Amino acid sequence: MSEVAATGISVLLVDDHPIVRQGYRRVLESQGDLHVVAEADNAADAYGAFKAHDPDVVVLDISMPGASGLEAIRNIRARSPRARILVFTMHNEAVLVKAAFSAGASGFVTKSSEPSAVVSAIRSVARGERAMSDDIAHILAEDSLSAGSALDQLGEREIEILRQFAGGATTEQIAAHLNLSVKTVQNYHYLIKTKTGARTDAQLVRLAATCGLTRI
Amino acid sequence: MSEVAATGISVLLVDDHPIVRQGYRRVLESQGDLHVVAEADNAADAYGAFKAHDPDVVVLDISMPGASGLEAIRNIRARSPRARILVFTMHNEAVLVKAAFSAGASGFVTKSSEPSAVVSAIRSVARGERAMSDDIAHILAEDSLSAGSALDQLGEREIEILRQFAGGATTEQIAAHLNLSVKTVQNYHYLIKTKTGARTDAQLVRLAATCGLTRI
DNA sequence: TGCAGCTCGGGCAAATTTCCCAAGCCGGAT
DNA sequence: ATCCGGCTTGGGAAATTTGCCCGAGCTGCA
Repeated sequence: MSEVAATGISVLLVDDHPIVRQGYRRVLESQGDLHVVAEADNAADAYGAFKAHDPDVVVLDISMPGASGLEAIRNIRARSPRARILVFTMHNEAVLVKAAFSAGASGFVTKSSEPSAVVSAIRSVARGERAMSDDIAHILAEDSLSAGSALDQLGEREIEILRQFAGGATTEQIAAHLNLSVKTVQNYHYLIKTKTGARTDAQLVRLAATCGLTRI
Repeated sequence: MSEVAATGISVLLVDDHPIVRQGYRRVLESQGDLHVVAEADNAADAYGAFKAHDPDVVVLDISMPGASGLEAIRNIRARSPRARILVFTMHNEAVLVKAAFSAGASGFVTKSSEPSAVVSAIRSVARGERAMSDDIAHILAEDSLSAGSALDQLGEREIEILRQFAGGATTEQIAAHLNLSVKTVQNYHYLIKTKTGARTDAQLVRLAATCGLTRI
């Protein structure tokens, strides 16, 4: 990794849209010091490409079909802890950002960012620094005023209720199934939302899905 | 339009992600005959850019904040019926494709397509032909055979609201994006639930995901 | 011309969400 | 032993949303 300064930064691009990859490749390579050494269009291939090319930075869109991008991050980091992964996606929900970082990402940049911001984020990540775009920093800052992390902050009961809820069960069904009062389930529902930072039931479902709690 | 062969094809790029536009621009311009004469990052600016530059083809991503891309299509076509619009998006649901064509699009290409397919679609559209990528043709074909999914009962507005809702947007955000009152969005929310038979927001999100309306 | 369907929103009772609070339980720290 | 903190379980009350009904404007179509 110390040869970065001499040889430039090698990049693995992971995105499920060919033209998008193609475009990124051109934007990055026009920088001179960035070289796209491989591409992958799904989470499963990402690790294989990583192993084969040992890139300095993985630029990865977490909204892909198939295995979640979060799993791809965990996958790569589990076997190559020194991997640098920059998440690059259109999503900007605090829960997702936190989940990505706790899965082992080094940076998080939205597609709304200027190209220059993306490029400098790649360089930062290659240097081993943490990087995120301004909008993400804003969202995290606001979110963190009340603290609360992602799924691992949830207790046993909360996880169970979230799973059933995200699976499509009504409050009454959950209460009946777990032998709780409706009120208690409602309270858990609220608690889970505040703990995860989800502002909407839909965000909750998405969180559960991206964390592998439910399959859709 | 007959000077296309002599001067190449001028293109207006409409997409809300700067790097994505940047990338497309490079991919298209590397073709030699395609020239990106303007860009826009929202539906509102799209018509202004169209009027100012009179491009041969508008390449447009319909999943943008602000006015829906479908409205942008109608907007442009209403005032310039000879405009050629190629929808270029990650979405691939039959309902959306049909809506786009009936709004006046000349072509529909998914981001999963190979760059060469996108480029040739642009050339086809510039010649006044209809164009769509293979996956879209497949989906339309299957759709016309099958009884139709739960989403077929929904109108355009309902689809748009469902997409944003399932994507994690709050009622207020949707109302602001689409310039509707909160009450209207709430009514649509309710209507969508009754039409699709979903008893829970979570079920709605799952439905949207399984129908390909949203990616998780 | 008239019907049908989409879009947009008001109204209002019923339900849910949002917070705040309390109590019992349990594990760990002092 | 005792206390602290976190989990689980629920009550209460205000704020908001939902569920459902309604009407009006518009468009396309017969």
